[in-house]
Amino acid sequence: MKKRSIDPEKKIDQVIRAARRLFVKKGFYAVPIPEIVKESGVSVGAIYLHFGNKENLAAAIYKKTLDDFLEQYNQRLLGQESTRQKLQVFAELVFDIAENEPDMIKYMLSVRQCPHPDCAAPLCSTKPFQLVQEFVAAGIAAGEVKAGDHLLAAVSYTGVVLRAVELRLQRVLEQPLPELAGELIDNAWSSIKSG
Amino acid sequence: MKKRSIDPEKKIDQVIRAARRLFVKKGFYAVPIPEIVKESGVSVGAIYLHFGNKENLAAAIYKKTLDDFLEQYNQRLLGQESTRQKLQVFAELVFDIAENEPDMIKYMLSVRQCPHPDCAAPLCSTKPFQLVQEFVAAGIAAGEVKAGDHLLAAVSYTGVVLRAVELRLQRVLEQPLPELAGELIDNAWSSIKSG
DNA sequence: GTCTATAGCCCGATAGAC
DNA sequence: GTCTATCGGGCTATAGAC
Repeated sequence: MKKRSIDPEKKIDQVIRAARRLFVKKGFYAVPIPEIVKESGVSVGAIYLHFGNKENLAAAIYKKTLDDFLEQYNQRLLGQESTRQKLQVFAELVFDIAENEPDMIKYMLSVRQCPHPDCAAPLCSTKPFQLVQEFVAAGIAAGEVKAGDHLLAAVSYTGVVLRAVELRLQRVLEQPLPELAGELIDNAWSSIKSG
Repeated sequence: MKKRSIDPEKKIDQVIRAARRLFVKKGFYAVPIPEIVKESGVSVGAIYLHFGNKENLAAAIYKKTLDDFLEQYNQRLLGQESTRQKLQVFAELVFDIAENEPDMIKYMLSVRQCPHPDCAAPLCSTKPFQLVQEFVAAGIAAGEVKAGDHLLAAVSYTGVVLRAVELRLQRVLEQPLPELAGELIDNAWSSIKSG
């Protein structure tokens, strides 16, 4: 048994996690490759062999982060029927991740520094946020959400959620988000519900 | 009369405007000083004489941007009495600036890339956003805003506004924000109003 | 496939003429 | 006070041993 990372796939994962940690802490441009080498235990050569360049690495991190997020959202959606509930589990998921694996959310919010085209795409064009837009549109059709532009309604709901996350990540909000979730989700839903 | 910028203060202002334009377009780290020189018509030497280094320049841009924003907000506050109106003119101001001088808002939202301490302070700790928090707190006391944590209420209101701005700046929202203001401000207010 | 060593480039900041 | 020319440093990416 070798001392670490028998599996090349394990190495890639180590690089991704280490690089993400550093990118969210200091910013894409402020992290030199040698620092990722130190933090991950993987050599420069191996990193360039697998990712080609620094931008591709950032894009790979982004893809993996979004894939994980979508998978968790799909799990939590099982059994949820009403629009209100589908949006609520979205907010709860975002809040839980912000507390337990903040790098994921921080990366999603800060990756736009990187010039790679995959990183430049707006957050709302990603799969999980597209789902939210679809749920809101369906909610309008069903009369659960008040009439109006479904994109604006999605913007309002996610705006409340994401702004709360940002302030929590900056430690302006001192309590963990799951404790504040009740009030925040109530506010978010109030901004778009019908009646 | 010299060909340009008789006044040293005018030069500083040219540098600030040019650098802000470039920083929001490409990011702090992706803009080399020589590019600011080309864009502003002011030499490297003059820039370093007045600002000392690149980070201080970013901080000076931030201060000027926030000062301008606060001044405009104070003007619009004149004559507004209700909490609802004070928050509404905040949202309208943000929307107007996002359309007419987008660099101001973009800079406020993206300056945290720069490592200067003045740039790292959270947006909600700045004067205009502190004012919003105070108005919300007063609104709760007056019964206009529903009972609860005033910080969470301010987060919710500004969350709707800022998320809309972000999506408009990315051109996801295709109509100018002032045209969408009615619906958005209604959503934002619905998220926190009493009753 | 994986490493180390280094090439080559570009940036921020300064020195010194005017 | 303002300019141009340049230095030193640190970065990305590669070349070549193992």
